[in-house]
Amino acid sequence: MRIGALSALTGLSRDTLRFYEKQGLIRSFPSSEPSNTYRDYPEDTAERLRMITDARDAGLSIADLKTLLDCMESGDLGAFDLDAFLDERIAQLEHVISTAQRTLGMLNGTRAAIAVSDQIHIPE
Amino acid sequence: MRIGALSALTGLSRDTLRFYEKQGLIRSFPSSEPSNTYRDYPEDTAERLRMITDARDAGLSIADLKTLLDCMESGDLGAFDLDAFLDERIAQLEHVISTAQRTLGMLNGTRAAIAVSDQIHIPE
DNA sequence: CAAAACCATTGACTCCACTCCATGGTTTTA
DNA sequence: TAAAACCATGGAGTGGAGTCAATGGTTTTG
Repeated sequence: MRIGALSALTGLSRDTLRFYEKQGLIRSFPSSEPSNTYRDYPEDTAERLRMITDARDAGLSIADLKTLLDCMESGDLGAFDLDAFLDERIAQLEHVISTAQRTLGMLNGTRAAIAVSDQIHIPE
Repeated sequence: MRIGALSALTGLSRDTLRFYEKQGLIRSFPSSEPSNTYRDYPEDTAERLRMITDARDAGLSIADLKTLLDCMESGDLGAFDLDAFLDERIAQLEHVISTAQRTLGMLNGTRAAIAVSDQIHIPE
């Protein structure tokens, strides 16, 4: 699959895809025809990008994501404490979830307050 | 309360506090003694900063946060659609929560896989 | 009272994650 | 087959959110 198709499929810009590839989050083959230098992405790249987008949206950095993806592919990588790393990232994500939930509660409270003040200002 | 105390209380650096003040997220009085130019923060600033930190950690931008805090204080502000704004921020936070949960699932799966491969490599 | 600790301001700097641009080659399409 | 659409590379630029450093006042402390 060429970069334009992948871009259309994922909603990520070509530039972002090339950027992610340079960062090592995704990979491509050189084009099968040697007449051009177009990238050729494996079919499962879109799926991989869905994981990447989720993780990015959840607040994981590209560097951490690369570490994780590398580990997921090759079992482990070097003598580095993957278990501890996973624990940290998991804690980070749980922290995000709880702060998001608290903030959500705050916003719902604000909306309720606005509704009440509307009630007062626009009685019927 | 002076900036150092507030910093100790919240874990945010003095620089960050001054930065947040410049961005309009928090406010201070000029010092009661006119001999110095120290900021004097109201007592409830720490509480306010806890909300701010939660919201920032959850992914809200400073600009959005300012809009929200301004609205929460003054009912509404101008002829701008606060309700729609709230809906968008709420959707954003819900999105963060769901992507974080999916990513969390992925990481737990990874940890399980590692555990299994350890089981194989280090049988007893 | 002197040193240490605290505070202010201004402006430069860093880091991250893109995003844009210029230039030039290849494919597709009307 | 020419224009339009697609692709590549390299490097510069952007925006958000801090962070740091220099300089110079004020307070606290031993």
